[in-house]
Amino acid sequence: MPELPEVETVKETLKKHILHKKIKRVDVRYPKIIASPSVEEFVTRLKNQEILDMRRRGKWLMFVFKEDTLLSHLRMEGKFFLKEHEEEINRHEHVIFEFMDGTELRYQDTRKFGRMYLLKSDDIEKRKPLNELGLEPWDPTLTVSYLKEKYKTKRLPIKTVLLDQSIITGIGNIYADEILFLSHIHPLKVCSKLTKKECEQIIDHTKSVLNHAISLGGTTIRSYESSEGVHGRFQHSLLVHNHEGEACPVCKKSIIKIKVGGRGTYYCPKCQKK
DNA sequence: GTGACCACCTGGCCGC
DNA sequence: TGCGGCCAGGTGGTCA
Repeated sequence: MPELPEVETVKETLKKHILHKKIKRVDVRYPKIIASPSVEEFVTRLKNQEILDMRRRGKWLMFVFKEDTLLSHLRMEGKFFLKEHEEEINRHEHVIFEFMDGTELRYQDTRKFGRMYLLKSDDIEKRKPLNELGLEPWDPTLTVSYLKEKYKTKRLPIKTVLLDQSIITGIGNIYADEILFLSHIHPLKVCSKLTKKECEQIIDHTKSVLNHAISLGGTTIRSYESSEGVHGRFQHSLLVHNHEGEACPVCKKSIIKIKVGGRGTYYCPKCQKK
């Protein structure tokens, strides 16, 4: 499931291969992927446009053109593959960007959860959906006082709030578990009761976990892989996520799995006390 | 404003 | 072997 490190990996991989390619034609085979504008307008506006840059904001992948920017959210299982025009289209490839040079960028999404927006590039940060995002983990304004302010009215478990993209953007279920483990915070701890020290730990470990994951190309769990079919290696560095019943790497107590806000959550009952 | 719940989707897994 | 049911989870919408 692509989170910030996986999207960053996809962005960097695509950047090497599709920058300055010009779109000849776009084929939308599953219309619901296109959230805005209409499919007809989406296809028309992208024709003859050149990809000038690739960016990322939170979990959103951004294809920058001269006047427009294409936002793509991979959600659970979205992937991009660069293929030749002659290659057979499989049933999970829902949006196909055909380039002038005969290659194609294909958006594959088994579960069809991914969404794309085509927006005017000017003031894009002020437009939906980017205007609803919180701070990037490396934003200098992500401070203890920022978190304390955001958390002070939240009575939800910290695990749930870490997944709230309007506070810190880019954290998903896997990394939330890892961040809380390293911060020695119980996933069910009520957010408004976090101390300054705990907020500081969350900020520090958010950065370190995501940096480490990016350096290893993200995490490959279940069906996620980046473009080119590249598998991330961070799953070998996961300390608690997906390790139910195994020994905690610190105290050797058995890792427990619970549900928090409907999400599978892994933690060590000894290292992470409420 | 806040929080709980559900729908969107399909493939993998498990039990019968 | 085949079938049904459950689970995985990011996000947006609805409702209390």
